[in-house]
Amino acid sequence: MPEITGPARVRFAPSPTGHVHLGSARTALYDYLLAKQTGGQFILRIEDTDRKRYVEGAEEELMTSLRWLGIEWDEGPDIGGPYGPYRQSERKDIYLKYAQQLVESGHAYYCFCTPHKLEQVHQEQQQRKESYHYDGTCRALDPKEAAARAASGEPHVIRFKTPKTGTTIVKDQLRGEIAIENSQIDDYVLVKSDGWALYHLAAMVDDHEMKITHVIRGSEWLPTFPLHSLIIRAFGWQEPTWVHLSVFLKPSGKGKMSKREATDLIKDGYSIFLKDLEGLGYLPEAVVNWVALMGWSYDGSTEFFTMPDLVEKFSLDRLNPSPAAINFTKLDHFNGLHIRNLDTNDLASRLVPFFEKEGFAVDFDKLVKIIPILQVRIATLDEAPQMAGFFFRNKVKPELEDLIAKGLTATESAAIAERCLRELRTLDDISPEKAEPHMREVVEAMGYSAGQVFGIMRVAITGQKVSPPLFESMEIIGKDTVFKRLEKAITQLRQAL
RNA sequence: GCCCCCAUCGUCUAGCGGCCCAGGACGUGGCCCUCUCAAGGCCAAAACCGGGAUUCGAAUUCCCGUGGGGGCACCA
Repeated sequence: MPEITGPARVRFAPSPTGHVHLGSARTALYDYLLAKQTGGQFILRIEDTDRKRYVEGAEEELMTSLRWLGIEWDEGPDIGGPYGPYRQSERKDIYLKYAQQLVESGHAYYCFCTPHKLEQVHQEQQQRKESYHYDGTCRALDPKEAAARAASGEPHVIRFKTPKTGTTIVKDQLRGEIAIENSQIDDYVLVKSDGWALYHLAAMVDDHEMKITHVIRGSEWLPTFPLHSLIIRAFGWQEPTWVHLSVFLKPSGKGKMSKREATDLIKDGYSIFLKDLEGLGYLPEAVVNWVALMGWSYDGSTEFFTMPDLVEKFSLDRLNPSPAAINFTKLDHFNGLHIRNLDTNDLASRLVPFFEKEGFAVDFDKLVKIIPILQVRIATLDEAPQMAGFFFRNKVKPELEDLIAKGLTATESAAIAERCLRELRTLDDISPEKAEPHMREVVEAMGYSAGQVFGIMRVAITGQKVSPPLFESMEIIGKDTVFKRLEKAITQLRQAL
């Protein structure tokens, strides 16, 4: 990590316009990792200068989602900090002051063109198949005169005075130097006619005032990256280290996910929104691990990482600049890995809401006993109720056809069930240590296969064809219930004759 | 249309001139284990976008194509 010499101050600066998605989550994660690794600060800043786009509750959801992931900020709108306020809507005057400074130094100018006029210009440009840009009318105005008009209250915006000629060279940490002709950079609006600053100005000002050392953001900022650099240079400030992350593509790899596609995903049990993932049965540990590896690698072979691992091992120079398709089946894999990494009580606690959601009254002590045989069998938490719900049910309702073992008749199956019940009753207890060896002898004596006999017992006792191991399950369910369920199955089989 | 970025198995990636007839992981197929399902173990199929150039030697460097992505607002 050659570039990092001291504690990094890194900011995550979302606008509160919707749900937090995987792309933002990854950016926030990398921000956080870099800050923690260097002993610096992770700052949360809300970019809400556009009041029209503000979504009620988005800021709260954002914080909840970040905290769910295990990302805590050192400075932010809710906890404050030495460089606040951390909400751009509360910093309006600061931006105005800096914009003024730019006008005075000749790096920006007042523009009185009306939206209507601009619309016309743009249409003409479109007809001539030219690219969309400001025609420069007000750039030629006398600064004194313009200042007077602005002071008199004439509606205006403030535009950046981009150099007409020359080339701007900027440096991205992942891609190296990027050169662009200044003629390609428009005279962007810095301050709107309502007095609110735009991202281009606000973010640069905040990053400077908040002493940000590394800016990690999405590659959608690459086209305006030179402009940002130019603004910073106009102020004479020092530039941060720039890191532009690639975008996430939909699973097919063909383009970004549309709003519609994102919504439809949930039908398959997946989502790109953090707020959905918890309910879908994903562990924040798994999401962090998975998302960290989309665009970053450690050594090309190690893949299991916890948050502390990542804090220790993350590095900017192992970031990959190419776009990555989201692979949800790999999330399932990581989730399984992290579920198996949880200790018993922890997993049990996390499982409780999923059982309750399915209407089960959970006996926590019993759930703890189930964990060892359930843990390796679920990839997501929401699979637990259907795999292990029978432990908490009073009655199970096996399908008749499932009670009849493969290749056998109902009569034979009933006889087997009766024999099993009789044999189990001779035992002091039905612990796996006692019951399994005994039942295997019985199976042998009867001349059937273990699969046939245990299959009948499984269906009778759990009501399912697929379940955790039979004998371990029986012990947890308890002798009385096991016998009762076997009796019922026998009756069910007899009645079918 | 203009500008910018990217390009290794289906997907995520390792590779930063010879160690590569390309390694790991997910997924897929097979086998083993096995009371079902998992987990685990073993094996297999599967990729350097195309063309030039540099070099004794290129997946790795440079051009040109092509493909993909992103951006072109008084949004962020």
